[in-house]
Formats: sequence, C-alpha cells, structure tokens
Amino acid sequence: MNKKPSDEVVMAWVYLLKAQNAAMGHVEAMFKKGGLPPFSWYDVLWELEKEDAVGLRQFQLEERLLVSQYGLSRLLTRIEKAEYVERLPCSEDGRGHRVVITRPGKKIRAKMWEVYSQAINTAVGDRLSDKQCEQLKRLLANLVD
Amino acid sequence: MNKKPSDEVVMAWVYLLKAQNAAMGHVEAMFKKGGLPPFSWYDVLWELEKEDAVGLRQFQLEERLLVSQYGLSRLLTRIEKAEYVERLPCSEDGRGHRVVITRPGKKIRAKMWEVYSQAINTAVGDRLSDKQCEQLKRLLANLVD
DNA sequence: TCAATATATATGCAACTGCATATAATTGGT
DNA sequence: ACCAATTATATGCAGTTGCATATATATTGA
Repeated sequence: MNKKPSDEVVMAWVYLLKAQNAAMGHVEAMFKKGGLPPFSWYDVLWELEKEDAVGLRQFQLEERLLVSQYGLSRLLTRIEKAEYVERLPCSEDGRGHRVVITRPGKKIRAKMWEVYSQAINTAVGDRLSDKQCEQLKRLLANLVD
Repeated sequence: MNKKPSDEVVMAWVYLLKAQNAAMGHVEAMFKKGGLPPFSWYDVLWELEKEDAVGLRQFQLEERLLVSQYGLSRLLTRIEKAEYVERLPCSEDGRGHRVVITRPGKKIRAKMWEVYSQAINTAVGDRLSDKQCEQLKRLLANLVD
C-alpha cells in the first residue's frame, strides 16, 4: 500500500511548478523582447565558451545540460546554422566531433547574458534576499538526484 | 546601468531549473510507465471534477491552470477526443461552452492520481520533511506574481 | 582477427507549442 | 437599433520535442 503525500508535500510541488512557470515566463519574455535567440541556446554557448578553443564532445555537453541526446543533436544543428558553433571532426573518435563556439557565438552569448542576468533579477533577485536565495537553493538541491 | 545578479540569486535560479527538471522527470516517467495520458491532462480533469456537473468555461479553466489560451483549446480537443470531457453548448453565451468531465474522465483522473501522488512522493516527499516543504513553498510563493 | 556488443550521433514521424490571425458572439456608446 | 470595440474560442503554419530507430565507429572477448 502506498502512502499519500502530505498537504505540505503537494503544495511544495504545486509551487515548484508555479514558480518555475512564472520565472521562466519572465526570462523568455525578456529574451523575445530583446530579439535574441531562444533561451536554450544560452547554456550551450556558455558551456562551450568556458572550454574555449578545445570545445566539448556532444556527450559531454549532454552531461552538463538539461537536454536529451536527440534534443541536443538538433539544438546544435540549429545553433550551427546560425554560425555560433562549429562541429569539428574529432581525430581520436571518428563517431563524433568536437563542438566549439565561434567568435560571433561569444559575441551573442555576452549579449544574451546582459538580458538574461536582468531577467534573473526580475524573476528572482528582486523577490528574494541573498539569504533567502541561499536557503531556496539548499532546499531545491535535495530534489536533484 | 543595470545591476548584476548576485551569485546567490543565480544559483537559486539554476537550482530552480534543475529541481523542476528532475522532479518533472520523475513524474513523467511514472506516468508513462503507467500507460497514462500525458501529465497535463490531470490538472484539467481535476479542476473540472471539482465543479462536477456544472463544469467550467474555457476562460475560467485558463485562469486556474498554467496554460495558454490556444494551448488549452487544443488540449481540450485532445481530451475530448478521448471522451474524458465534453464541451456543452452554453445558453448564456453563444461564443463558448461549458466544459464538463465525463464519468470515464473521473475514472481516469482517479487512476492518474494514484500514480501522480506516488510520483510526488518520489520527487519531493521522500526528499524533504513537511517543515522543509512548507519553507520551500513559502520561498517559491515569492516568485509567483 | 572477427563477431558481438556498446557508444556517439542523427533522423523520420507524430505529437505538441507559440505566434499570428480568424471566426463568432457580446457589449457599449451614440 | 447600429456599428465599433471587446471577449471567447479556434486554427494554419512553422518550429520544437519525444520516441523509436538508424548509422557509423569503437571496444571487447574468444
């Protein structure tokens, strides 16, 4: 026999959905208003920029991001079409490639961060103190595997 | 000049995304494993079941749920095709209709809740105490308009 | 060495979403 | 009563996703 979740648990779940929805709404609205690429491009570009010229294999990116294998494959195809990343042949493994950010890619990432950081402030920073954010992070961390 | 978000704010944002992703992953996996309709159907059925025979106008449902107008319109079309809801003509407003849950709809909602409630336990209840859930809810409530 | 298995990535298809706009009915002002 | 503006809902289209599977290369064990 399975235990029913307490009201507290259910409400936490409900507010997790609501909060994520609201916060993501702010961020996406500001991205669109800024005429920027979709939100999902940011994380890819940022992970790649941190590796600079070396880049990352696709499966490494996959580990770092919240995206499926095929989702990433197609996401990269789109970002590549916009010339913000390149898929370079990979000498040590013929199946894959190294994905690297381009110079325009770095440029747009910086531009996106301008908007993104402000959006995070709108969605979170203006609503919670640093102390509360720290507390929130600690609680949420328990929900992540 | 715009203020940069503090590290605490950024980390709270990051963990909001991660936690939502992980928690939703658990729920969707369990729904799929149970051969149940998509997750999004649940809230619709539940809101309607609470109104029983009276039902709700589409715009009322829209206010209660986290879904766009056209998203809801098509969601209802799909749920209606499965015969879990009906769109009845509306005497007092010829533009719309009353949406009501059917008997099979109530049946499947109950079945979905069996799985859903367990999934919420897996995603949240097994990971946070009631006190922590309460705290989490309070913090997240600040992020919702 | 070679077949079996595992890994890295891509893709056809169907379902779902956003955006803009369409359609239809209601309301308000004159 | 009439027309403009507003409200309720639907839909064409293009873009995005999940699922299952395909393709290609690498690795392992006999």
